[in-house]
Amino acid sequence: MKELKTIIESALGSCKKEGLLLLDETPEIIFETPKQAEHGDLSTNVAMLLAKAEKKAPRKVAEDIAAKIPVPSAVLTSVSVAGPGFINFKINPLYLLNVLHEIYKKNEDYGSLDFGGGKKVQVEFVSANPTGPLHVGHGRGAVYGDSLARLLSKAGFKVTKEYYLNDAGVQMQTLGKSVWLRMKELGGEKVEFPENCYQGGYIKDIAKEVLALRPRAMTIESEDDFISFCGKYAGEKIHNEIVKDLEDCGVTHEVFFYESTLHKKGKVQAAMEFLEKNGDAYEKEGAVWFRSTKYGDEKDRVLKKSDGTYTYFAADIAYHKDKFDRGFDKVIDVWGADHAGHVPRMKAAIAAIGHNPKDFDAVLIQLVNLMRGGELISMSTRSAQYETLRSLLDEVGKDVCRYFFLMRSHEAQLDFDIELAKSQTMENPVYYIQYAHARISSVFAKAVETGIKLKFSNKIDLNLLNLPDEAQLAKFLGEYPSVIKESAARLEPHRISFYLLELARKFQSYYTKGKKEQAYRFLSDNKELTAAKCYLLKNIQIVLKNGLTLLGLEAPDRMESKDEL
RNA sequence: GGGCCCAUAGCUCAGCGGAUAGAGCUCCUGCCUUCUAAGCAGGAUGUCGCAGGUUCGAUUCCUGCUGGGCCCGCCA
Repeated sequence: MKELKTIIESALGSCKKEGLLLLDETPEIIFETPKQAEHGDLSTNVAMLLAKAEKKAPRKVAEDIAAKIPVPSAVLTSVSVAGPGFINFKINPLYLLNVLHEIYKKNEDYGSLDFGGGKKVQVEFVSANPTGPLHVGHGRGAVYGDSLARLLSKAGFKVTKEYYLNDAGVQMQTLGKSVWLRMKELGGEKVEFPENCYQGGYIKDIAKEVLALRPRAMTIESEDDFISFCGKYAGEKIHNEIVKDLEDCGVTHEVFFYESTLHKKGKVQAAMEFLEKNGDAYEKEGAVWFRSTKYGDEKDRVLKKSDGTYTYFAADIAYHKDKFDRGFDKVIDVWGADHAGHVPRMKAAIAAIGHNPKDFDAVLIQLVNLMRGGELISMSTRSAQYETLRSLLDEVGKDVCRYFFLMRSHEAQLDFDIELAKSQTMENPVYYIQYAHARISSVFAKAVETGIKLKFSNKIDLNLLNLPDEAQLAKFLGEYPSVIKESAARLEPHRISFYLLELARKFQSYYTKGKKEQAYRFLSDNKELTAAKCYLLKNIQIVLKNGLTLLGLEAPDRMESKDEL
C-alpha cells in the first residue's frame, strides 16, 4: 500500500501548509484491515497518534486529514472518519485486483522479500545426540526449524541449516557399553544392566547386528577398544536412522557438525584461552570457570571439570565461536523448552567471545503432549507406543505431522491428538487447505475436459472480476508478503498456517456461491469472463502452493478419496 | 526459593496497543441435476485468570498475585 501511504503523506502536507496541523513530528503511518468489513478495506490511526501533540480532538484531526484526500481516485473509492478517530478507506476494486498480475508474474517467487538483506543466518536445530531414535518433541523442533529456515530464506536471508552432533564425551561411551552389555546377554551371560545405560529395545537390535558382524571380536579385542567400537557403530547407525526419519518428515540439513572436530582441531582449548586472556575464565577448586555473571548470568559456570575434561558447555562455546567465525551475521538455535535455563549462560558466552548477544537467538520449543482420543499418552515409559517420531509418521503421515507441529505457536505447549490428526475434518485443517488447492486444479481439469483453453496472461481484463468476493480475495492475496515479513521477523512460521487456512476458507466460500448463482460460476460460455475467473483461481493456487511449500507440505492436484484412506 | 513459558467461548486455539474480541470442534436450522458436500450459509455461547499501573485507548505493555507446565549438576 505504498500509494496509499503517499496519499496520506500528501494530505498531511496540505494540512500543515494550511495551518490545520502543526506536524512537528511526522508520525508513522500504519494501515490495518478493520475487523468489521463495514469499516472499509483499510484504516489508519494516524489522527489518534497526532491528537495529543496537536492538542485537538482525534476526530477533528481525522476529519481535517480526510478532507484533504481526493476521492474517488485510481486507488480509493471513498474515505470516512469513524469511531474514536480512525480514517477508513474503501479501495478501488480494480486497484486491488492489480496484484494478480504481480502474483502471476512472480509465481513461486511471490512473497519473496529482501527483508533479510542477504544476511547470513544459521539455523541450528534437532541436534539430537545419536543415542536413540527421535521422539515427537524432536519432531516439533525439527519441523519448526526447517520451516523457519524456509521462511527466513523467503524473507531474504541467506540461510544455512545445521545439525550439531555430540559424538564426543561420555555419551558415546555409554552407548557402546549398552550395546556391549546386551551382546554379553545374547551370549548367555547374566548381566546387571545399569540404569544410566540406554534401555531401549533398539540397543538389543544393534547388539545382534554387531554380533553377526563380528562374532568373535568380543573375545579377541580389549574391552575398552570393543566398547568404543560398539559406540561408534551404534552412533553411526542411529544417526543414519535419525537422518532417515528427518527426511521422511521433509527435514534436511546442509551441515552436520561433529563436536569431535572441535576437540581435534583444538578449538575448545582455543576458546578457553580466548576467555582466559580476557579474564573471563578463572580457576577455582580445581576446575576452570567461566565468569558468566559478568554478562548477566546468575552464577558462574564450569568449563573444565576437576577431572581435566571439558564440560558440554565449554564445547558449546567453542562451537558458537566457530559459527560466528564462519561469518554468520545471525545465529539461531532451536532448543527444547527444557534447555531454557541455558539461554542466559549462552548469551553471556556470546558476549564474552566478542559478539552482540542480539545476533544470537535461542528459540525454545515447548513440549508436545501426545494424545489419543483425549487420553494423554505417557512419554516417559518405554512402553509408550507412540513415543518415537517414526511411529507417529507411520501413523499420520508427513503432511499431517508437519501441519500439527506448525499450527500452534512454538512457545505454547502442543496437544497432539493422534485421533484428531487422522480425522479428515476441520479439526485437521491440513486437508482443508490442500483441498482448496486440489479443487482449483479440478476446475482447470474440468475446463480442459469441456474444451476450454486456459491461457493465463497479464492481458486478462481484470475489470470482469466485478464481484465483491473477487476484489476481497485479491486484497487478501496482496497481504501475503506482509505475512511472510511478520512471520520471519518474529520467527513464527505458524502465522503462515493461519493465513493459508483463512485463504482456503475465503476460496471455499467463493467457490460454493457458484452452486447457487450463475455469476459465481467459474466456467461459462463467456470466454473472457471464464479466462478472468480462472486467472484469479490460478493466483489463489499460486499463493496456496507457495505457503504450503514454506510449511513443507504437498500441494496436491487431487485429493485421495476418503474411503481409500 | 529462583528463572522461563502458558492462562481468551463447553473443548482446542488465533489475535498481542485501537472501533461491537475471532476461528474450528460441539449444539441447532438450511443447502448436492450443474466447476470434488473432505464443502457452504445462518444461529447459540465470553467478568479475554485476579488486582493495580502506564495510555486519549489495554485481551494486547509494566508490576504483584493465583493456577498449570518446564528448568535450576564439575550431565549431556
